[in-house]
Amino acid sequence: MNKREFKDRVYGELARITKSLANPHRLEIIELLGQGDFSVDQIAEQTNLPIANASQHLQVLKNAQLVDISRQGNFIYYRLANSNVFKAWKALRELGVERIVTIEKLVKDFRQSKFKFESVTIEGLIQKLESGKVTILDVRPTTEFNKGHIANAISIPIDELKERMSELPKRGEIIAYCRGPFCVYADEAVAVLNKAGYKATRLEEGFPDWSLMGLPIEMN
Amino acid sequence: MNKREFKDRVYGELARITKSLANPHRLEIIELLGQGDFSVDQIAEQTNLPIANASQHLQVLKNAQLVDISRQGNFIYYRLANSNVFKAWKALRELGVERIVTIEKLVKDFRQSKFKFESVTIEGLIQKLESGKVTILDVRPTTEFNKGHIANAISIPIDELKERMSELPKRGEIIAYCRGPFCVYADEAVAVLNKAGYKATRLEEGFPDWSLMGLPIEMN
DNA sequence: AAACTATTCAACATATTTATTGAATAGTTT
DNA sequence: AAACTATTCAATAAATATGTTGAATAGTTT
Repeated sequence: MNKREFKDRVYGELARITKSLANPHRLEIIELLGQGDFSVDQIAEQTNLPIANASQHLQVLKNAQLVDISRQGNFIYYRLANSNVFKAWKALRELGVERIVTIEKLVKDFRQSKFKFESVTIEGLIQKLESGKVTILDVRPTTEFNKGHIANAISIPIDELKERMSELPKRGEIIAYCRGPFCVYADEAVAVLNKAGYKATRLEEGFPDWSLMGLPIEMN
Repeated sequence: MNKREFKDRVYGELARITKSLANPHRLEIIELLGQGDFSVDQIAEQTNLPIANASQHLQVLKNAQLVDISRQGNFIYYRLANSNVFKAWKALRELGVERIVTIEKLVKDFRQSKFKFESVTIEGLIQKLESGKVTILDVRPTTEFNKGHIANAISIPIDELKERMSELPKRGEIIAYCRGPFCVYADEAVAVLNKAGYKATRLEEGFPDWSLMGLPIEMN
């Protein structure tokens, strides 16, 4: 094998793995799987895809060895093969948000049109935690909270927030978070809370980002 | 715009940028541009592509806003738009090397069949630098060395190494580096040096990786 | 202004990717 | 063993990506 042949094969393999990521639905699936494992059913529902279609995209990811599966009862659960997969997605996401003005604008416009408020980054949250009264609120579905969440976070799924709001302390600031920067649950939560007189802000990133940084997490 | 529409557009844009990376030639171009700026001519030559073909791939990268251009005389020089581009490539590269057994095997086999020696990572090099007599050798073409190199490195392009070997100290260890983990110049250098009685090892990563870590660099 | 040069464009053929549909499969539960 | 269920497969049509060729362009140098 000569030099050129070697390079062609290496870059060919790397392009193959990159191609397996290069599809909107598959990126959304990767982001979802950052929360933990999901059945094909659940993935199809969360991403608004026909089941056969979701299954095909999952095959692509499986062939690229980016996801693993395990069976439980009738269901097959998919999960990210390891943290490098999420790291690559995160790098692409950050590249996109920083490079493509359209994306930043989309996110900003969408949030401001419906809600109208600021957000705080993980770094900002850490500072707030050191110096003030902060309640961390996880508004993802309970199953995802149970698979892993920010240490000391309170779980109130977005669907139940209106009824259960009283469980939250009235004084101090509430930081709501969900799956990631493109997840809207936290935005909705902040809107509801602010309207009810709480001081609430959304966390820019999601649980997987927090976890990847080696910050304290809990499971149960 | 509803939630689904918002997501479709965001993930659509992110997939667009990912697709622009998802091609073997374009990945190779990104890696090359990690060394600095190059003309279409030079890029085509380095990647063994017909010029028109290289130009087309560069258009794709430019449309995705991953590269910028500037004109100097008759030539148009392309460069990475910013460090996030290299970061994304690095994340994909590491995902590939770790996930796809084929790649690791390819690299290992190729090196061992032609050469037969160990390599050291950036972390390892830092340790060696603290505790011993180490000469860092940059075997890339002089133009690339001048655009930026590891602090205190000596420049001897691979083509000139055999004649200029005497410029290197006989005692202590020599660490040779080049463009990146898939660049073969450093392998060739180590082979030549070891044969001539030097104690030489290759650096696993390349100059851009070193630079990205914020480690000391020089230009001139 | 003419000649030159590096780069880009346009047009085509081929290969790959994607969504959709309905049928097949593999495993589980009854 | 039969019925059931979640998932996968297969086949098709449409859309997109890629390499190749030769011509066009935009800028520079003479």
